[in-house]
Amino acid sequence: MDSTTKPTQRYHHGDLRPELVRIGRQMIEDEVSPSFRGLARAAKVSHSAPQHHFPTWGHVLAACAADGYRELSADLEQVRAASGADPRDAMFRMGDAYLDFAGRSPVIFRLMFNKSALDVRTEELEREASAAYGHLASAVRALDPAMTDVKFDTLINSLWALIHGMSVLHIEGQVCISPTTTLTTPAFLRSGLAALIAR
Amino acid sequence: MDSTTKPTQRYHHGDLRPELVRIGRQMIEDEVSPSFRGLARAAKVSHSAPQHHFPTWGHVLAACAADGYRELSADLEQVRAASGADPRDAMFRMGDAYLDFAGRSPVIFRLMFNKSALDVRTEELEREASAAYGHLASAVRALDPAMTDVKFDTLINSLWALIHGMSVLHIEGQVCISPTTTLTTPAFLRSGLAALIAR
DNA sequence: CACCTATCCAGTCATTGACAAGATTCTTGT
DNA sequence: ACAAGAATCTTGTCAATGACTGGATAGGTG
Repeated sequence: MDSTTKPTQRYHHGDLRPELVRIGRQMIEDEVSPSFRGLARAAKVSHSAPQHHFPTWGHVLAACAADGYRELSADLEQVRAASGADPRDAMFRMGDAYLDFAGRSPVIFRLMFNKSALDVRTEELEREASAAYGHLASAVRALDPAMTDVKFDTLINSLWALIHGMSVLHIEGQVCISPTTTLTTPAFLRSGLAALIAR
Repeated sequence: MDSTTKPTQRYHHGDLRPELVRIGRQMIEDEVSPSFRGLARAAKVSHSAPQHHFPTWGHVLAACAADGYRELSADLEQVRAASGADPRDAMFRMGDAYLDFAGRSPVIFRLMFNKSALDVRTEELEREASAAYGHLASAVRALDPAMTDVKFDTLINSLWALIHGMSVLHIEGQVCISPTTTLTTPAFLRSGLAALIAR
């Protein structure tokens, strides 16, 4: 056969795991009732091939969620690098990035913050989640490097709660916008963040 | 047989639907991988009996979520009745009640705000969800009956986002509390609400 | 009493997740 | 180079599930 123009069907896929995560994220995002066998079909491997990389379907979800955290972390880090010296401005931009990520990948976003669905807690998942949290924490700390623990806790909890809550309202289509109002979701978020920081 | 002391096994259950919702909520809350047939077993009826009350398993979820919204609405209404004339105080108490509900029924709470899991949107679900939102909206309006639409939108979105976000952090065990901090989740929420209202 | 409809049961089918055993390829030590 | 073993993938199988069908039973209405 002509094995140079068309790669002959190999017995081994070669790099299946990352592809499974990629396809898995796509399936989850597209809400095509995700299943182990459906994933195998999409990757054009046998129905039990994925089991060699993920013990259960829960591990696939965990890997996809970890991938989501990785993407969120990258977004936050990029925003942080792009923003100037003003820590308040950096915080605003982080809120925008958080909101953007949720709007871009709502289903993965819901999965990432749903311990019921994420019953499998892999080391990778915990690590990526902590990394994302770390970006937020250092941005909060930068608002006032000398603040007390109580102040820090109050700030990070309320800021994160507002950002996360606004993201949820956003992707669930439950942000209230009256006919006469011209403001948008990011504006509501920024206004709230400013009030919390100024406190 | 003695049909007076022990009710003989009836062919018809008599009042199956509400019992299915009750058992369903329990199963969902207990995370015992919820299934149509498991529900039937728990209710001691045939494996297909629930289908006569709920076309698909998604309809069971919708009914359970609607039940959750009903409970949340009752909590909010009770708090509203119990609080005095100060609308700010009423808002604080509503936040507490919201937080309480999430902590009491975390799995149902996650379900209620997860459009991915709640793929079936019944009329009952939309109605109960709107009712719960209504309680929050009127409480926000009471903060200043003369406020503009922009002000109202800004307030309700940020307040709800903060309350909801804090509830999520709470049930996911991600509220940050440093060793030296003595504050609790409700305190963080109240502090944030005060800042948003005062704006 | 006859009929009708709501409710419930038993049976069936394709699909699923998990497991087991065998086939193929890669890797590592010598 | 090459054999041994590990890693990867396949086929086969099993109980369990959701959805569907047709039939049995109960309550209500005339």
